[in-house]
Amino acid sequence: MRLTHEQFRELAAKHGLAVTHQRQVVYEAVIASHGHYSPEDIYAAVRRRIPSISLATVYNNLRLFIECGLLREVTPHASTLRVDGNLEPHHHLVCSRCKSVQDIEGDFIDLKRLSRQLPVGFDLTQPLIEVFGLCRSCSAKK
Amino acid sequence: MRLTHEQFRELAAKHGLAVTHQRQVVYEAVIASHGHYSPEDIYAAVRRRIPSISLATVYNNLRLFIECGLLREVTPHASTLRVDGNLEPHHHLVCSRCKSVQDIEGDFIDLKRLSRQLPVGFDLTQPLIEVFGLCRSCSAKK
DNA sequence: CCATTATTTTATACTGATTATTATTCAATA
DNA sequence: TATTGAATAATAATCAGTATAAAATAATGG
Ligand SMILES: [Mn+2]
Ligand SMILES: [Mn+2]
Ligand SMILES: [Zn+2]
Ligand SMILES: [Zn+2]
Repeated sequence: MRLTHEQFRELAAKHGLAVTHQRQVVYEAVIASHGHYSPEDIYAAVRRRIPSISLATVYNNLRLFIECGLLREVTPHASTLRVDGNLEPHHHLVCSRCKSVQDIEGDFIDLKRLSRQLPVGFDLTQPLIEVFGLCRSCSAKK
Repeated sequence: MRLTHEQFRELAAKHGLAVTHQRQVVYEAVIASHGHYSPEDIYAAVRRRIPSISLATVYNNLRLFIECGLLREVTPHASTLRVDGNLEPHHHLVCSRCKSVQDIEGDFIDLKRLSRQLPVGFDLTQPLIEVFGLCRSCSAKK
């Protein structure tokens, strides 16, 4: 499942990125991981192939890849804690760009289908959903 | 919409919390905010009524209220960035306790109903959903 | 109401994740 | 191959949040 240098070269060209050895190895480490890992995890994996690489380079390139759409960010939230005093069951709409949160109501989840897809043991007693998209002002800007 | 001292006293008793002035004011600030605010935001609001309050007290009490179920946490994610190399459209199951992330597939979203509930201008071009619950090992422990 | 004890608050130090800075090295390209 | 702009590495700085310990306050029993 490892990309050849040629394949990465094409991807980079498509997005206007310079091809560096570090970039290639960082990208391949994420693709090979098949999971949802942190920059530190990726750093540890990449260091096995490039012991001299800097953690900052891993961060820089992960951010770059996310911006270009080569990778997906799994935690597209505000980076700080947010609290909600509204205990009525309700879901949230989160803006992927500005991280704002709005309430959303309504039964738009097919619980039957969802349950069918759940791995065994996963407890969904009170399902809480977040839907990501772009809020009004962010989609207007873009 | 402000709680009386008597009402907060009851809530605290129900959860075995000592009643302090700081606690009452922090709680009321969240309830009065009608939004999804950060500890710093709450701190700023509370300082208007208790100028000498410490930021640590705000953090302590917000955490306490979340644990007791008096407040809901809006950002129940791992506190560090996570990346995903899988660009196929798919959703995520997130464990509210250990923050692990699993992929989940399947059409369990009623897009018609969801669209009906969306505020105007919200761009849901490629809907990404996160479903929160307890993973197998965390629900077993509990 | 007062004294005792447990809890809470404050002030401050500390940690971990991430970003900024800058000198050096490297990739693109002519 | 030489030039030049971009990327990297090393390191300092920042920011959110947590830990610690002394001082203040709340709960409890007389
Ligand atoms: Mn809400
Ligand atoms: Mn995934
Ligand atoms: Zn937005
Ligand atoms: Zn878990």
